[in-house]
Amino acid sequence: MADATDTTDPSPHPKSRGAARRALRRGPTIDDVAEVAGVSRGTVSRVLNGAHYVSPGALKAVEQAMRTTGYTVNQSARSLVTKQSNAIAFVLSEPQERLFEDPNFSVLLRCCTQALGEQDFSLVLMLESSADERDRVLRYVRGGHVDGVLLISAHAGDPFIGDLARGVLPAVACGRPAGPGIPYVAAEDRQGAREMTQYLVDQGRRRIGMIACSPVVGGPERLAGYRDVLGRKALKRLVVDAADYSHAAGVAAMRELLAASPDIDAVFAASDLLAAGAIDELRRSGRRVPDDVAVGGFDDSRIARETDPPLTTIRQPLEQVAREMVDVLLRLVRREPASSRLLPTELVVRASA
Amino acid sequence: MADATDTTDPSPHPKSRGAARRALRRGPTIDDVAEVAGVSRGTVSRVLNGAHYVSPGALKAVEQAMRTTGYTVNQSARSLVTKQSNAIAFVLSEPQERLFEDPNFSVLLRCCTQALGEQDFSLVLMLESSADERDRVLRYVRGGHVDGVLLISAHAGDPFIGDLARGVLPAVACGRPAGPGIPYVAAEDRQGAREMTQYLVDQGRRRIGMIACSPVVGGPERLAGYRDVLGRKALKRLVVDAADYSHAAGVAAMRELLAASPDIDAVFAASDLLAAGAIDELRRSGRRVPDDVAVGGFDDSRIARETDPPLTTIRQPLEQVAREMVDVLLRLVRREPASSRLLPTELVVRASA
DNA sequence: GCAGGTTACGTGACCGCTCACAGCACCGCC
DNA sequence: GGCGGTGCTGTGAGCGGTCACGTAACCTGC
Repeated sequence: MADATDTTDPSPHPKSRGAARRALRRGPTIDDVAEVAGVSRGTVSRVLNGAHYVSPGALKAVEQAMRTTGYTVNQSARSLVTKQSNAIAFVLSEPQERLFEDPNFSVLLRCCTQALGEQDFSLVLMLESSADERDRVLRYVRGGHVDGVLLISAHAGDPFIGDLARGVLPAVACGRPAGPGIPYVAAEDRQGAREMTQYLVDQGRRRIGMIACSPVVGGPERLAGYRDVLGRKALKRLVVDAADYSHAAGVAAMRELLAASPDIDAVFAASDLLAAGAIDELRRSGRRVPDDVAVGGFDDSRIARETDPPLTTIRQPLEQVAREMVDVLLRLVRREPASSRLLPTELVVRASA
Repeated sequence: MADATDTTDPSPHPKSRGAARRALRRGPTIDDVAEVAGVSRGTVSRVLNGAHYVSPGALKAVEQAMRTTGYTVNQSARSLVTKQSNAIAFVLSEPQERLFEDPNFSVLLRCCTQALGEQDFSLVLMLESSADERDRVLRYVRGGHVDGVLLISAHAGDPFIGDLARGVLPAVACGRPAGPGIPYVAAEDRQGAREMTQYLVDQGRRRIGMIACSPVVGGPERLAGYRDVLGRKALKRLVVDAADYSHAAGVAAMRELLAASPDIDAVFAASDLLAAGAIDELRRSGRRVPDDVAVGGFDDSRIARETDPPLTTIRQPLEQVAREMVDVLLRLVRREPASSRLLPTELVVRASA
């Protein structure tokens, strides 16, 4: 009003940080808020970070100004100075088919996203199946784009396990120690497997086979639990090692088991998906479940309720695993002490055994 | 060597930007690379962004220096000035159970992550089921943390559809127009549904029911395709509307259909998961598939191969949908023109029909 | 021999935030 | 009255990049 040229004047006030060009940039900045609230940028920053040493009056003014300007912090600017990104990487080092196949991953992913969100962290999903992708993930993670890493079923040979173990970045693995020095959150696989095996024994089953899956995290423990209960009765030919936790692998394993021991009367599969495959194959062979052969699964994933008959299985508290993983990781990010956690499982009896 | 104090000297050269304190910070900076390569920061920056106007000698020196220092760009610093984040949000606005239930989402997610990775973009997964989450997503997306949004099965009422349509941020929806002005990538649902229905007719089926699912993206189109072929023969009692694409909904719908029309001899389910539920219910009712009742699905997802009998279905090119979504979105991000795309489907004949 | 263009390179001035520091008012206390 | 807190606020100096400019070297062509 006072000066006709004041809004169009290119930059007559190099000292006032961008005062006159607000609104043509992407969103209002901290300076805009400060100006509206009639305080300095420092005070606004203080409000943003906990509001210590801010007078009630200033606090109110700033909060009001934030609302009227529609201010949102620029995370890039903040990260640049704090060296924190408020993001974590969810790294899937399995061959991709796993995410695709296993409903457990979806649960994990969903719960982690949610738990992180509640703490205002975001989840960056990264695949690591090809060599190219591995490089990209490595660069990304090392580049400080994330504050921590959630490792999903990483194998011991994973290239940056070494990095992470060396403390380059906080990390927590799912399911089992990914490497020395990397904390993990897992279900008590071995104890759960014992429970299921014991249950089958208690049901009067005599020839109890197992479809194990040693290449996958948790697999060896589940097999160990089975052997704990059966001891020397765990005949070699009653144990088949599946390639992965897939329906197809379950079908193949069951066929093998039937060929080796036609008199089998129970089967414990190391995952529900394997169990579902086993049930299909048993039906195809003319056997009734559970009358002729009882089938026990592991996970209590969605499909346990969809098989025919519904699956007796060991419930793995995956939602809790996810939450605990996030909890451990964020503690580490904040440099608080945190260590591995083991979560209890639970037998869920349905119709298959 | 020349001066005993030179490495520990606090900061005697305020003019040379951080020259002496490299290595105690998180990773080397562009200045470190410049120093090692014997060039200026500007030249290194040019190498980073396409290497125009850089001499072969300098280029080599810089590349070498990057390797020896182990340099990785600081995306925050870069984003701060370019206002680009090289990240996109994958927003799931369904109630969470969907991700959990539907194998299609996994495929979409996996392929999007991969396609984005190839362009050096990262994928931030965001859930939007509770009101809190919706706010968070809104703030996040508006805050310039991402360059674009991949909308997964958004309903028309979604709160930031409005924002996105107004061009606040590039966005592309999956499956169908999420709102006016938002481009989408979808399969030709209607045409696919026509094909399946026609196939069932050609097989000599007379009473062809449909398990539709109108609340879900693509659902209405599939029902329309069914009606296109059957015309007035599409009796009201032969059509059931399921609540969602779940196994349980398939079971329930099939039961309803059987009650209304016991003489039904074929069923077209709007998704494989629904079809799987239908098969289970048909078996339970004592009917044989396909002898008594033929079952057709839609999607050609993983489960189509796992049902008993394997499912005849309409293949939806989901991997391609994902790739095209990313392609369209990145074009929009680069301010290139791009528009909606429709992808062809394909009939896959297996044993169920 | 010099105008003119092209290529190569260095130099500030930012981007929007945080953080340390300095300043100031106000208090109580010897 | 001087002195040390304590509470609140403003300010300058970065964080690590990019980008517009200025400049210098070199080639060309008249």
